[in-house]
Amino acid sequence: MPVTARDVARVAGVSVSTVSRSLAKPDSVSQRTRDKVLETARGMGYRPNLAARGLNTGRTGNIALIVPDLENPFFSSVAKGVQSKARAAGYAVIIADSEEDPSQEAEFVRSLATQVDGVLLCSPRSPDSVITQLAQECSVVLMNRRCGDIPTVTIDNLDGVRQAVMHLRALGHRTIAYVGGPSTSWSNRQRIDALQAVAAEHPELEVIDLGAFQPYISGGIAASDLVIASGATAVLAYNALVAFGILKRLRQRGVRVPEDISVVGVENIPMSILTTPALTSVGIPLVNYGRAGVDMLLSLVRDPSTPPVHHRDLSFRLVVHESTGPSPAALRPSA
Amino acid sequence: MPVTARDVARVAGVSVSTVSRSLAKPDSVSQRTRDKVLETARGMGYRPNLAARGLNTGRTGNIALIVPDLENPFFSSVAKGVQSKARAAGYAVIIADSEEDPSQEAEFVRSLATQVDGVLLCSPRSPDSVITQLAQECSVVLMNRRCGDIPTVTIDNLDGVRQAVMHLRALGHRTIAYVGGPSTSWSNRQRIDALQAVAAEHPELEVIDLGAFQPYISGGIAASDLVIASGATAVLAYNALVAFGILKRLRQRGVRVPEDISVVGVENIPMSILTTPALTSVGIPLVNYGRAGVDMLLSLVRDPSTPPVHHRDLSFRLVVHESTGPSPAALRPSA
DNA sequence: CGAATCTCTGCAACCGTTTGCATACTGGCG
DNA sequence: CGCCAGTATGCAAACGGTTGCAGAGATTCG
Repeated sequence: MPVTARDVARVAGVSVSTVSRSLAKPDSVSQRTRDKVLETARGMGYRPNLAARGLNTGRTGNIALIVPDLENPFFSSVAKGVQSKARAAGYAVIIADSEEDPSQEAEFVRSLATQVDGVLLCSPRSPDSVITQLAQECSVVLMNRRCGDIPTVTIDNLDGVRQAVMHLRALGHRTIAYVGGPSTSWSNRQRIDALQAVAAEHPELEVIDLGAFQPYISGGIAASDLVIASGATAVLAYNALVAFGILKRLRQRGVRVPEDISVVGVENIPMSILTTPALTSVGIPLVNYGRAGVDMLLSLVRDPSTPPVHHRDLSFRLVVHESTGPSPAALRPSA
Repeated sequence: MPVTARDVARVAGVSVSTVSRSLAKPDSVSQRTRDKVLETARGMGYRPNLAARGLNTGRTGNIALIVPDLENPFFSSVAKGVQSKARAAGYAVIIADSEEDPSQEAEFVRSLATQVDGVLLCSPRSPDSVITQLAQECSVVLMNRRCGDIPTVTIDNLDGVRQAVMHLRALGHRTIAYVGGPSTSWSNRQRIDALQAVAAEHPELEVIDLGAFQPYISGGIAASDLVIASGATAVLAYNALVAFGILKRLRQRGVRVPEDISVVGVENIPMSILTTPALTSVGIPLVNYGRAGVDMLLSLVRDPSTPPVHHRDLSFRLVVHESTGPSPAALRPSA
C-alpha cells in the first residue's frame, strides 16, 4: 500500500539504487537525475521505510527511554525534554514505564535492544551488576545514577542537599528530618550520604533519617506522622510528590507550614507553585535535563569515536517559596 | 553482534526456517526439534529482530501515541495506561508530543506510519479534513474527539458538564462562567455546546463563556480576573491545569474558594487532591482511558475483520472535594 | 510389499533498503 | 584519435527474518 523506492524508481525511470542515493548521498548522483527523483518522490509521497533501512545500516533512528513512573511529573517533564530533543535530531522515542520494578527494566532494554540505537535509562532501580551487563549489550546512557564508567547525566546531589540544608540552617533550624524514597534508588542513597556529610560539617545540626517510603504522594502522607513525632522543625523530602503528601498530611494534622515545620522538596516540578503553601525546593529545569540525556546518547551512538566514558553533572538550584520559614525553636532560646 | 536466527540454526543443527517456525508456529515442527531449537535459542539469548520480521509480515509490533503535551498530567496518565496495556499485549509504544501544534500531528503520523501498526491520536488539534486523510493512510484510533467514522474513545462531555452544572445548581449557583481551552480542541467545543444545552434546560441558569485560554496553569491565571469581573459565583474550567491556575490567582486576589466563588475542573488528575482547597471535578480514571484506547486500536490492527467503525463513550463521574460550596448569592435573596 | 498419505524439514524467494562493485559514458589531454 | 581519469548509473548481494513449495522419510493401508 505505501509507496516504496521501487515505485519511485519505476516512475522516475531509474533504478532503486539511484533513488536511494538521491536521498542518502545527493552528491553521488547527477543534478538532473537527483532533481527528477526527488520531485517524483515528493509527488508520490514517498517515505523511506526506516525498518528496512535499519536492517542493513544498523541504525534504526529510534531511542528508548525507560522511566520508573510516567505519571510522576518529574519523569513526564524529563520525557517531554527527551522527546523534543530526539525528534529535533530525527529520532523517535519509545517510552517504557517499569512501574518501579527493577526486573522489568532489564526486560525492557533487552526486548527493545534491536529496535533502538540507544537506551536512556532514567533513574534505574536495578542493581549495578545488571546495569553494567545491559550497558555492554547496547548503548546506554544513565540518568540520575552513576554506575562504573557508563555515560551518565546526573544532578549534583551533594551540592543540592547542601543548598537545602544551608537554607534551613540560616532559618535557624537545627533538627532536620529526611523522608527517603525507594531503597533501590541511587539518588536516595546519594542524598542520605550528602546529608551525613553536610551534618558532619556543621556539628550543631542533627539529621534524622526516617527511612524509606514510596515515591508517591501516599508515601509522603505515610511519613508525616513520623515527621511530627520526630520533633524536627524541618523536613527534606525525597521528591516533590512526597513533599506534597507531607504538606497535605501536616495540614490535616493541624501543623502549620512553615510556622511549625518547614518543608523542602528535592525536585522542582511545575506543580510546586500550586500547593498551599507553595513548595520550597532544590531542582533543575527538567526539560533541559531530558535534553542533556539525549545529547549524550546521540553523541555516543552517532559518533562511536567519542570517548566512551562521559559524565555530566548538572547543578541544583534552590527555589524558595512559602513552605520554609524561621525555625520555631529559634524563637525559644532554651530550645 | 546480537545473535541471529542463523546463529541459532547453526548451533542447533537445523535451518533458519526451522528456527523461525519453532517460534512462530510451534505446531508445524516436531516436538523434538522444537525443544532443541527453543532451548538453544534461550541459551544463546536469541531475540528475533522485530524490524526484520516486520518487513515481510507487515506487523511491526509498535503503536504510536500522539499527545499535545506530555507534561500535562492528563496526558501523562493516559500515556501510562497506554504503555502498560500495550506492553502487556506485546507492543512497544512510540510517544510523540505535538506541543499543541496541529501541523506537527500530521507530520508525526506520516513519519511514523511505516514503523507502527497503528496510531492513537489523543486530543488531536488538527482539522477534521486532515484527520480523515490520515486515517486512510494508516490505522488510527482517536481519543477525546469524534471525526466521521474513525474509531474513537471519548468521554461523554454532555453528561459530564451536566453533572458539574447540576452540582453547582444544587448549591444555589445561578451564574456560571466557563474558562475555555484551545479553540482547536474538540472537547472544548463539546463542552461549550453542552453548557448551552444544559442552560437551555434550566432557564434560571446563566452561562458566561469567557473565551479561549491556554490549556496550562498560566491560562487559568490569565482567566481569573475575568472570572471575578464577570460576577459569576461559580466557574467551570476546561481542564485541571486551568482550574489550578484559577485557584492560585483567586487566592492571590483574596477571593475565597468556595465561599466567594466555587471552582469545578473537568478532568480528574491525581494532583487534584493537593490544591487548597482540593479541586472538585468531573473526571474518569485516566489510566483506564488510555487502556481503552489501546484495546480499540489493537482489535483494529490485529483483526481486520472487525467492523471498521467503532465508538466507545466513557462516563464522567463527579468527584466533590472542597472547591465547591453554597452560592454566596443564595444567602442574599436580593442577588 | 508397494503406493498413497502425512509429517517434517530445507530451499529459495521476498519484504524495502543500502552499498560495493562493475560498467557505460563523458570529456580532457597528449 | 586513442587512452585514461572521472562520473553517473545499474546490478546484485546483503541485512534478518517469514513463508510457499517441494522433497525426504515415516506411516498407513490395500
